[in-house]
Amino acid sequence: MLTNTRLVHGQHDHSRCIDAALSRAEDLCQKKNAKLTPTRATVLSILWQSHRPLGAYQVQDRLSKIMGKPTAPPTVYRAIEFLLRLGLIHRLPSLNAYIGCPFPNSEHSNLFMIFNECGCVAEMADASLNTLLQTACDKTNFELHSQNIELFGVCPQCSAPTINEDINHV
Amino acid sequence: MLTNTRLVHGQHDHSRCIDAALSRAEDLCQKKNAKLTPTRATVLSILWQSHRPLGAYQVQDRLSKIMGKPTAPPTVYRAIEFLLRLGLIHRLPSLNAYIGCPFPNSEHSNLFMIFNECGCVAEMADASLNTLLQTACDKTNFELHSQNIELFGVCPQCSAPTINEDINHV
DNA sequence: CTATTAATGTTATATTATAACATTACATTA
DNA sequence: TAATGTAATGTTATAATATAACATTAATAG
Repeated sequence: MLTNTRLVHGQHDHSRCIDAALSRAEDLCQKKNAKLTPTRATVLSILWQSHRPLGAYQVQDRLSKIMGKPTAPPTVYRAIEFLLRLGLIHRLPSLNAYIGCPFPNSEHSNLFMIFNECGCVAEMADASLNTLLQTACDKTNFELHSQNIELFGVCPQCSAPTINEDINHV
Repeated sequence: MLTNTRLVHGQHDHSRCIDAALSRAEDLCQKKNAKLTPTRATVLSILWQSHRPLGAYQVQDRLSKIMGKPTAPPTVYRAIEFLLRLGLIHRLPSLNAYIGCPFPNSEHSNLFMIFNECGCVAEMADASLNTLLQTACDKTNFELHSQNIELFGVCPQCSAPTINEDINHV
């Protein structure tokens, strides 16, 4: 089971998350002959500012600030589309929001744990789960192409009483 | 494993699906002291016209026709909200669309098989899957409240070659 | 009957996303 | 280098989805 749960929950040096994400992105783009332009890289870094997903228009606001000039929705959506295609970010349909992918290279389950209280999202990849899903699909002759699994609930920090109340998740 | 896959795929007397859904809704409303008003019942029946999910504005169009007068979005969204709360319909976030629930009484997984070709959707409930998900959540101390699982792929009818090409799924 | 609540009607608008076309940047090669 | 093609971005407008806010009507309880 692969997950970034610990990072999302716990205190950590988040700048390393951002750096790692950007460096992974550069590698992947090189490998795939795709261009990580300034706009695209900036959008990616914006989506890595925290472990909370952002809506496209939140991204737009921040992008405009960083670029020092107004940007229009298509600019944002194009960058998002690019990053989605490369698997560098995910869309969370139930939130209309986007988040950086913590392990873009690995096969994964597109399984998200959405923390209702703090708004953070952790991702998880679980082989046995995928197997079980595949089995269920086979049973009904359903040819599975892709999936989106969103789990909603409360993270350990938020469900813990009082003492943690002032913790600010990144 | 509980699923309405067979019905969705195969030829069947669909009016019985509709009737059953409405009658289940009446029962449930009686039990829960909720009012299945004409608007709500009509919206439910619209969402049961086929095994394809409909967007809110598609529902609006049909509702207006049936009612013989224009209806506004809030009317539709209110009915949808009511039906969602009772578990009589589901929202498919990745499609921004709504579909009747085939087994509103049972515990279920909110697991949907979305057929990319024909646009139909089947639902599935699988205890072992739920168990596995719960286990995964426990491992990371994630307190699971609810879930949305969307599987995308091709149904047996559509993946079968030529001979079935003219089949019209309901 | 009337007070209260639930449901619906109505108008306006927020939010998310895309279409369509113009322009610019960049690489290729004639 | 100029000509060409392609990818990326800019720009304007608008589509599609959803909700806020307030008015009106219907149903129900006291």
